[in-house]
Amino acid sequence: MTEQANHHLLLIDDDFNLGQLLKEYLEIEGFKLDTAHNGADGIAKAEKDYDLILLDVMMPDMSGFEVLKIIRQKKQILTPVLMLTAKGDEMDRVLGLELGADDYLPKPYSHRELVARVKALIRRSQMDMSPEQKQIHLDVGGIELDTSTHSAKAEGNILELTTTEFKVLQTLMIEANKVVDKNSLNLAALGRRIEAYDRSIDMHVSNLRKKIQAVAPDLQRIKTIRGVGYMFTDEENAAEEQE
Amino acid sequence: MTEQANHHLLLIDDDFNLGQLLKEYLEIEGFKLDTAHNGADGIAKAEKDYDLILLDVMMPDMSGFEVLKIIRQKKQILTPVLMLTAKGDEMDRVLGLELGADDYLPKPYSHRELVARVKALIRRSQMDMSPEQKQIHLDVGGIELDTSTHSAKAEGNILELTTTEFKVLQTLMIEANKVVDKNSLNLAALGRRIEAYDRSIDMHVSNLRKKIQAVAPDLQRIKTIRGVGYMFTDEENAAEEQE
DNA sequence: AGACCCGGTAAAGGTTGGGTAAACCGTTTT
DNA sequence: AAAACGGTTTACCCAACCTTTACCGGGTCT
Repeated sequence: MTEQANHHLLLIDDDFNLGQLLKEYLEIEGFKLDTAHNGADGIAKAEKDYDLILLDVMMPDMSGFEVLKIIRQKKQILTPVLMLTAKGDEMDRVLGLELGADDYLPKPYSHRELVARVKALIRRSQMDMSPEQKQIHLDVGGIELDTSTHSAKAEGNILELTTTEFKVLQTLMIEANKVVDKNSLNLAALGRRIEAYDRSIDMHVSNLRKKIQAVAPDLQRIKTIRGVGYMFTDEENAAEEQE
Repeated sequence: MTEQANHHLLLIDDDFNLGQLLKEYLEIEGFKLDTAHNGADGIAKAEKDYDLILLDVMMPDMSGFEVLKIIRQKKQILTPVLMLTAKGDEMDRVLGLELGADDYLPKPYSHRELVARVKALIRRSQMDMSPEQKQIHLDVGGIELDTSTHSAKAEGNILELTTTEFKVLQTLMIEANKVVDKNSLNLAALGRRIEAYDRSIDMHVSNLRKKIQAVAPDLQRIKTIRGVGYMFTDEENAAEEQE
């Protein structure tokens, strides 16, 4: 399934039918969509923390531009806004962009295009969100990991990891010696919440362990905390500490 | 911790509204922002010692390029300049870089993105690591590249590269042994963000590899990091190094 | 002990990112 | 105007990768 990690969108549009339609399409894609059918309501709802706002330019009570302006003034500076407008009106576009819209979609648009843009914007905003998270170098208990080179080593031997495995390892190492519950790990590594019967993360951990062990047979750093999650452990793996 | 140590920015842009908006959210981020609403004023104010200058390409009295040129002539060669350009204008980008802009941001940009880039530039300039451009001669792992002659060689053999291919190679080589994510590469080489279903950069990489290999069959320096981007690798490509 | 739950993992299945040829298109050159 | 050139888009394909399924074993609860 094309899970969108439960991204939460807000649609501000007076057209009720269109709203229903979009809702359906976007929910098929795994987004959650709230709707506001007039500017005032939209502004109110925009206080909440959405991942993206879809804003129609033409509405009866107030124009999309006014709405946008107010939303931006209300400290919702960071939420991406995608403006929907009736005609390929260049003026609209320029105006919208200068007021801080992040993208602009002229009607008529295909659902496919809408979805593509929504995804693109969300991806972009999430990338921007982690500015400092870029350069990480971790070196714990014989395992090294470096985000800039996207490489990992166990006792000096290069680990050929997939991106997901890399993220799993990174997440666990950042929280070294602390338990990371399965849901958080899933979220961090796969970008979505864990679902019923979802064994995906277990598989990745399994594969990760396998790869580490193929290269450093004595290193057993990833410990299972039954019923909770996993933990990257520092201590020599002294099988079980009795105490 | 979001304190930006009172970095002082100058925005040169004729659009008053946009200026206000930018001012607001950059100040939220802890920057101080002065504004100039035309080229002449901008040049005058740029005499002062700002940490960074934001410069709009399109202004009524004179183009951003002229402004940039004059600022650079006036000994303000060290202040980083971030150019704000209209969407995906290739000419703008090339011209800007040749005149010594340090980065450029195509509209539409998210506020997040702007802030991220401003921070990145300031950080970079404080480390006094100039990012791109200037007279660069690179020689890494059997491949040579020289911006002043705009020529590149692989194991001594001249590579006939297009401008874009050259830029791609340059970008990757500057960041040798580090992953360059697709979006950054796109931005650096093509001057615009990557869009949904945008395969352009892949094609350039593909062509570049082809040209290198035509001349030096053993050199496989450009590595793909699936789901992330590309990396120029130093090490002998020796597929997998064992033990 | 029996029933249940959770996690390990092999194998199968499904999805997708990226390589690349070729068509397309706007510019520049001849 | 034709040809050349370079960038972009389209389309197809495959291997890499992620997810699901299924089975198993050990731990835990009653």
